[in-house]
Amino acid sequence: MRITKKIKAEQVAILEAVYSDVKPALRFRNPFELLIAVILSAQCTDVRVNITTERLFAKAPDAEAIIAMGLAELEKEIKDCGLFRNKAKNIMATCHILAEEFGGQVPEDFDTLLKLPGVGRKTANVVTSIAFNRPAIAVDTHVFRVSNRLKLAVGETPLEVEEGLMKAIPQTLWSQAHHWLIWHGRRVCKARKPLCEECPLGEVCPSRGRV
DNA sequence: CTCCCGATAT
DNA sequence: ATATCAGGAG
Repeated sequence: MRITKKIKAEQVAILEAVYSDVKPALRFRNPFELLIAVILSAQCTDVRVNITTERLFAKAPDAEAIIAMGLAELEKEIKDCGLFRNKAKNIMATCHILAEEFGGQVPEDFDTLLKLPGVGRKTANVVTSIAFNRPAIAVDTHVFRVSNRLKLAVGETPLEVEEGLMKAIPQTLWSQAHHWLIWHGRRVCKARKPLCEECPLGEVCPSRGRV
């Protein structure tokens, strides 16, 4: 199958129709909680992150409280999420920067977010898009895999896919499209055993049956 | 490129 | 038993 702009537009239309009601899987009450939840979500399921953050934020709901808790205690709190030494160190360093440079608040500027320890392009895009409601497409493992399989956006790096998606999708839909692709990736276009037979995008997917 | 890493799905 | 999970840093 040759992927034309018309087919990409059809893929976007189907995704929008099927996944119009999806919302973020990570639970959070403010930009700070979202930032910490996304840092924790690396190589970890959203279900496990939600269990962890509910306990963590009950004890330490902001940057000052996490600093007061100390690194050893923070490591215990987030251990179940994996990569816990790196994540704890990064979260602690980020909390210090937030407390000392931004009055405990999460900065809205994208490049400022990127400089925070443990915050890469994907996390910065999630915060930009979801917490601050500005157009951005965060490319995580699901978005990367689904975009490449559909050839909606092809690339060997998340940045290449992000740029391709921004061309293929109207800016007003960027933030939603991120969620469409994630949900599609989890429920249907799964990494291990994709459900091509029951995929609503089967007719417009060049990878159908050969993954 | 490698390392970090426990929990979960298959 | 192994692949994968809302990645990022060195």
